[in-house]
Amino acid sequence: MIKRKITINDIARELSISKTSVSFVINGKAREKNISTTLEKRVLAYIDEIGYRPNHFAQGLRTGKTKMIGMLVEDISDPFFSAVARMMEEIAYKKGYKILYSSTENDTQKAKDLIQMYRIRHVDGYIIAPPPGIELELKELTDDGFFVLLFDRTLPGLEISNVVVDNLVSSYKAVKHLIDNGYKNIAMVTLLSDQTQMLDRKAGYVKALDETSKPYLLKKIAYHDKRENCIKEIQDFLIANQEIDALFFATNYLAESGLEALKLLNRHIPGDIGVVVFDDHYLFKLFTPSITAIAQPIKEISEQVIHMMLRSISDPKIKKPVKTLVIPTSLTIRGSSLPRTKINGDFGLKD
Amino acid sequence: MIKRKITINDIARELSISKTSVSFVINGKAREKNISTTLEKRVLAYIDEIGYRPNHFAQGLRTGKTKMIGMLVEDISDPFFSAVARMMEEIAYKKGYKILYSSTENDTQKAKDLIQMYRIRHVDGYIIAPPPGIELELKELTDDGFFVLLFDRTLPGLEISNVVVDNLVSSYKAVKHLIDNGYKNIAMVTLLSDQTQMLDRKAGYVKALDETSKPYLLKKIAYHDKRENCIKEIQDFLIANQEIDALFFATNYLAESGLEALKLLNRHIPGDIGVVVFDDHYLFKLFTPSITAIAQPIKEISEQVIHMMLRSISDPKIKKPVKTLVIPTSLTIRGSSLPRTKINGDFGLKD
DNA sequence: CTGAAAGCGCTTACAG
DNA sequence: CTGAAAGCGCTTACAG
Repeated sequence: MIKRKITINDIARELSISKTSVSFVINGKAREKNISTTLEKRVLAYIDEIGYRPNHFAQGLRTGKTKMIGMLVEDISDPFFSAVARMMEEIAYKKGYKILYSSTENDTQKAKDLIQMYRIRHVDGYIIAPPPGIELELKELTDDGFFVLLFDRTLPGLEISNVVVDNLVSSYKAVKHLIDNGYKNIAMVTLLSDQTQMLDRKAGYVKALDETSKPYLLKKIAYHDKRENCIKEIQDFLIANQEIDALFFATNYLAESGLEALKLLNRHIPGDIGVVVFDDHYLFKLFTPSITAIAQPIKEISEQVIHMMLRSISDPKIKKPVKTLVIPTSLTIRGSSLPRTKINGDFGLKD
Repeated sequence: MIKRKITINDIARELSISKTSVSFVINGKAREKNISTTLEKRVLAYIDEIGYRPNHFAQGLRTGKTKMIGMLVEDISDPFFSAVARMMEEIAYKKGYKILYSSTENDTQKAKDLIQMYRIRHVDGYIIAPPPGIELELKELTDDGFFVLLFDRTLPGLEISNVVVDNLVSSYKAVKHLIDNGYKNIAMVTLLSDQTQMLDRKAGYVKALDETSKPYLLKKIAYHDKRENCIKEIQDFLIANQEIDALFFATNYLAESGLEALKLLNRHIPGDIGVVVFDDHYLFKLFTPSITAIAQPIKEISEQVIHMMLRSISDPKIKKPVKTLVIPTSLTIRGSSLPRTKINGDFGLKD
């Protein structure tokens, strides 16, 4: 009843042929190796009948390939990363690949450890949203012939392909949108981080403000800061800078803390303070007021990344040129960034 | 420079000992096999120096173990499942295990395919939030000696351990809370599904209503229904049943559609309709009003599941008894379910 | 067109 | 205390 441990040898014996022929058929090399169509069909039929599953280890030991791709993200429970992971998994699965995910928590050492673990498991390729400080490890990977693809951000000075969104332009447009809607003192809440995506997002903010006569109002928060501290810091920032009439959040989770800070301070959105967030969230449209956000095209990012990866893995000979793919975002305008004039017209009474 | 493909043989040759001894040391069997401490240290030091990584395939081929656990959830981008996955990954990683996740989308065939894929990859154990209809496959897995653990829900008639929350009591308390707060016509929006967690959640609602003289008001929605349809159906339901003054949502994502439906119909929460959701979300407290929700203890669920799994894997001889672990939840009371009297007092003016 | 054989890198029973 | 050897299940160069 229990059909375990059927090997290629069993099949060969049963069909009275050599296991070489069986292997050729299994690997679709029947034609190439001049196996007769009759034999091929007989093998295929038998395999199907007994439900043969090739041993992954034996295959891996011989070929060195696992059909597994290692993926490192900041946090797999973050809505952006989990959506990307889900999408990539789906595409990869159809091509017979399995994606392994892990969360680095933006921690250099943890990322290094995880890369080691993936090496031990012999993944065929690496998709990484890198924390700072892993340049050497990445260099080692590519030197050893593995295909590595960065996404969401990149590490300067590395010859590694990457897929990112247009962070600078996206931020610029978002802040410009606030300016156009009459907000005068726009602050940005961002991470205390030199990662490329953060620098670009800040650069977009700076560029937009440079077109006005207003000074930058920047609040930087450490990634590992506890939620309560984060809320507290934003509150203090808002209290110390009473002139602020709009906040631009560099990430989803900063916005969470920021929105909570605003709630605690009893500041009304957008009456007291306009809000725009980098990275949309499916619940933002249900907020009161709904939250304006920069939407990253999750589907396109995922498709591009996974296709680049699979293409490179399947043609290991052809050295693909290092490529940077920049994908545009879109600004989803909602209630939290209404024109100030309109606010005064519509809601002015209640203040 | 590039240190690839160092094998146990290279080490043996380099140190002029047999590879058996090397293997014993690597696997921590030095003591047991009477390897001298001197030799052990020498091997360990050398391994460390050259950065030896054992070949996972060769190990797997010999031992049949992979230190990988296959996990099947409904949707890895769902906030509950991604939080659980993240937590489990962390615990497992510390014990040297890697968790592979996949999303079944509650689809029977997809789940079967994924189980096949995990079998091919020889995962050591299975953690599954099962869709309906995979009883046979699960039975086959356990018959073949694999350890399987269900969570979030279970499949009746199977002799498989599982970890679930106390769905019935949680729902009962949530609905009771609405009743106690003066809501008179409480409807439940749930899935068109016979899965155990859904049946229990419904049973809790029914039990609470049975203590009143009110009829059940149930709206069932198909899992794969498109978002827009779902919203539309809830709208129609609310229009057809004008007496409804509170909604109890059986899941997070149903609540999303429901909240959108309420917004579109311009029904105020909790003034027109009270709301309670099964499954908390970190943004619910930032809604206006904040949303009352049943919080599943993600940390406890994850720990229990992964510990049960690791214990069973590491002691395969000891047949663990089939065990059902029921974990209590907590009701986080927020603004969306305020007492009706209080609403009339505080907010009555605006209606 | 087909098959015998080597070898991937490990683990472990067995002999000494 | 230590080592030679078999074998896990596959792939593929090579011989016929």
